[in-house]
Amino acid sequence: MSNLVMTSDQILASARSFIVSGGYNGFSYADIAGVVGIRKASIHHHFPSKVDLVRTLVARHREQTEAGMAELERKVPDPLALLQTYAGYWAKCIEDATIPFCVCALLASELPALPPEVAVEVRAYFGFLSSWLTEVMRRGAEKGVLQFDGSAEVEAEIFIATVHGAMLSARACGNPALFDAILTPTVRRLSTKIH
Amino acid sequence: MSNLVMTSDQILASARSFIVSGGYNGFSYADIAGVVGIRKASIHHHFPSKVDLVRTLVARHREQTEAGMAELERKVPDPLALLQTYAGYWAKCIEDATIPFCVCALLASELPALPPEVAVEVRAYFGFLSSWLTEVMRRGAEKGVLQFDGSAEVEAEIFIATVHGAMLSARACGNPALFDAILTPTVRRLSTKIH
DNA sequence: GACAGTCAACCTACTAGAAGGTAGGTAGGC
DNA sequence: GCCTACCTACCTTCTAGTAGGTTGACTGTC
Repeated sequence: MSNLVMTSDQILASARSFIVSGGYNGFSYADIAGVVGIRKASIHHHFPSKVDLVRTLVARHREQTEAGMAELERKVPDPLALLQTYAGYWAKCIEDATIPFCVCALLASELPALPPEVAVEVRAYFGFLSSWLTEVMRRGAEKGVLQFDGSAEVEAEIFIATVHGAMLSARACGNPALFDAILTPTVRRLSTKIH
Repeated sequence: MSNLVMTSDQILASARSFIVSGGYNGFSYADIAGVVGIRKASIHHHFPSKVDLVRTLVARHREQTEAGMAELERKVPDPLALLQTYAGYWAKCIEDATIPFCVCALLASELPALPPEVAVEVRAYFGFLSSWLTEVMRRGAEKGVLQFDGSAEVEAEIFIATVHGAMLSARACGNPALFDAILTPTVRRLSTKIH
């Protein structure tokens, strides 16, 4: 509790950074120890096992996302603006390379090989994202600011897929601007405003 | 040359299956040896290093994709039908669980942590996919069977992102049908036919 | 047709290093 | 006296990769 920045938070932060670049099996306790500046064994004091560490990381990421979305909805009530802000958040993270990928999207890609405790948390994140975006779509259609043919559920799933796919393409092409190039027309297409 | 199925092909096939489920660091030579039924050291005879193995795998995957697309274009000249066939191919692979994910999409997600020799091949795959789909979009708009607001390039990138994102969502939600639920309205939206 | 040489495809046995994890100790704060 | 946060030293298991040997099919040569 004495440190300016808690060690366990530093461990989680560097773990996220490693997972975002190479996945669950792409880093070791030794890697984290090197970054945080403590010994390998000390990480076990904070997180007894690697599974504990990553499960905590994903659970916290989901909680922060849920809190962030609730906060966002209070500040930005308009569903269209909400989608723009959400897409803009990721565009910024990718372009300034702070968080160039969603940790849950990366872990989801290797889901069949993930420890079950971690897999459960990753699925929970996707569950939340689906239900939140479905609600945004539903409300947008109701208010007349969003337009789409099918159901709000399907439209939400299309949007989630486009966001995660755009992250992947931006990474694969080594072109951070590609994310925005994909998301901007995607959001515009949902808008009822003349375009 | 004597075997009914060449051992090197079996090695590549099982490596692809392992990568598709857990990524580059999610399998070992011992895992492959167990599946193929030979000893670990014998894999080194066919592929001196893990990098050689995965580079060969990705390069071959790109070559097969290029050949498959060329073949497809001869059999299915209509750009809209082409998109439907492409989406349908993946829908089938995911639903019968033969290839539940694109090996290059998975490797792209861990691109920053990949050996450079493999990374180059993965980027080449995405480069081909972009140029092929851009050409399909361009021809579709020209013929009047596809409609979209922006450029063919951007529309192709949106389509690629949606396909890969849909794979991810289907995996994360443990629901293979989700892929088709996302792709069917996506292709329909591009169609000029009344819907 | 027998013989020797070559080579691909496997094998056993091994290595060094990295993996996650444990045992047990120390320093300092409450 | 106890607890948190760290440490050193160690363990077992797994990692990719190597050395060197065996087998059997194909070769050219006499």
